[in-house]
This record gives sequence, C-alpha cells and structure tokens, in this order.
Amino acid sequence: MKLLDIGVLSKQCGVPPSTLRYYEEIGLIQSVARNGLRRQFDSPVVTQLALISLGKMAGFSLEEIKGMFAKDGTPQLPPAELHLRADALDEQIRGLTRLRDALRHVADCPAETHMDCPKFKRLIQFASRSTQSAMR
Amino acid sequence: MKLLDIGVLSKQCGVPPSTLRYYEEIGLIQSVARNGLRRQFDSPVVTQLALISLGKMAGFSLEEIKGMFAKDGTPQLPPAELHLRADALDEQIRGLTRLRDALRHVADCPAETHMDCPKFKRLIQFASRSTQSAMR
DNA sequence: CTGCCACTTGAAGTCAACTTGAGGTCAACC
DNA sequence: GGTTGACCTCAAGTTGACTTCAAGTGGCAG
Repeated sequence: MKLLDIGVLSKQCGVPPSTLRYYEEIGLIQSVARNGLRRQFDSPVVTQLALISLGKMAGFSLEEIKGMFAKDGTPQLPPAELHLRADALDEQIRGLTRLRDALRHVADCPAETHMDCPKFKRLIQFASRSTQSAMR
Repeated sequence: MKLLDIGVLSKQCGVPPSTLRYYEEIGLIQSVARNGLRRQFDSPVVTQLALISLGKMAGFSLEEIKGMFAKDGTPQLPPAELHLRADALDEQIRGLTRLRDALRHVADCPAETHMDCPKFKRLIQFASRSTQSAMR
C-alpha cells in the first residue's frame, strides 16, 4: 500500500495542502501515518476527495458531506436516505437545466426585451419554482 | 404599474427583507420608489429574484450574478459568453448526474465495500474529472 | 390624536471555508 | 556543515453572504 505525501496528493487532486490539513482537522479525511513530521495519506483518499468535490458542487456543506461518508469514504447512509439525496439532486439538475436553456435561449433570441419574452419568463418561473423547496 | 412593498415582495419570493435590503445595497436589485421610508419594488424584480436564486443554485457568486444582468434584470452578456456559461452548466449537470447515479447505485448495490466496486469508482472518477475544471 | 407595527438606517456580529503568517523541524543536496 | 525547500503547528485574518441590533420614522386603525 503506497502512501502519498501531502504535496503529491495536493497536486494529484488539485487541492491546496492548507485545505487538506483543514479537511483533516475537521475530520473529513484522515492521514494514516507520518514520515517524520509529514502526513502520509492512503491512496483511497483520492477517491474521497473526488466525492467531496462532487458534494461541494452539489451545494452540500462540509458538515453534510462528513455525515454522508464513513471515515473510509464509503457512503454511510441508509438506502432510503440516499434516494432522498438523489431525488434532491434530480430537482437541482432540473433547475440547472432550465437555467441553461434560458441562457441559450437568450443568446440566440433576437428580441432585446427578454424580460417580456414569454418563453424566457416561462423557463425562469418554472425553474425557480422547483428551486424554492430545494434551497438550503 | 403596481408597486410592491418590501414585505409583500419578501413573502412572495420567500426572501427575507434583510436580504432584499442587502441585495439592493450591493446593487443586485433596485427599488424604484419610497412610500414614506418604505422601499417600493417594481414587479419585474420578482423575475430577477428568480434568476438570482437560480444563479445561486448554479454556484455563481452574487458578484458574478450581478455581472450577468443589466439593472433591469435582462441578461447582459454577449451571446458567446452566454453559451460559455451554458457549457459550464452542462459540465456541472453532468457531474451532478453522475453523483446522483453513484448515490442510487450505492443505495441499491448490496456490496458493502463500495470503495472497491468498479462501477462506483468509475462514476466518481469520471464525475470529478469533469468537475476539476469547472470549480471556481 | 394616539398607538402600533412594519418599516428605516448604520454598525456590528456570525458562519463556513479557507488562507496567511510566524516561528519551528527535518532530510537532502552542495 | 550550511542552506534550501517542503513540510509542521497554532493563531489570526479574510471573504461572501447574510443577520441582528439599537434607535428612529411614518402611515393608518381606532
């Protein structure tokens, strides 16, 4: 099992060392050993960091992310709970899709008064309706 | 043109008055008049707030959102730029979709060591690869 | 005309998620 | 053996997005 120095991990995952230390401090990841002073990380941490990055994209707080995974990085929620999170993601995806469509529509629609364009308004209203409940 | 009292707008959009005042302070929205001391908002602000809410969901900062729309709320970026934002959203949507799929997979997969499950790892690695560039 | 209550201001406080800085350690290359 | 460079700790600072607070104002119901 080869171990990763914090600098290597940092470069590999695109996360600054300071952030990795911070994540360890709050218990989001673990270093498994020290080489002298230096933290050594286990290679599965790479996957964990990928999950964390995804979780952040999805708008979860670090605390929430921490609650979702056991210390080895395996998702640690009952199946029903996982499906709920997945459902919430579906909502969010729908909202983002509409926002994307709205942006593309505006980019291509020659009208200059988008605020009055029924198509635009419909996209926005729909999108934000589903959003309201999903906001944390 | 009927005007909305800050309290009415707040209730209608689910945004606290303090936040509306804050948004006005940083120039994200405008009140068009006063009734005595009270701010009066124009009805298009409702749509603007919907856009802001969507922008936040998508992970844009208030500064970025402010840069995207003119003071009347109409998107104010050149078409090419809009398409770029839409592309970024597509990336993000792909990442969220994979995260969702990963969650659903974990919920239903009987294996207890998801970290080693090739399907799970593939979903995660893919997802975070596309994520890296999209992170702000 | 007297309360009341939803609003007003400006300043200060809060929270998450980091980053920065000062001062120290250690192994390795010149 | 000395300097460099990558790491260490702990505390303090920063940023974004608000919220809270104290003290004041204005319209309208009774």
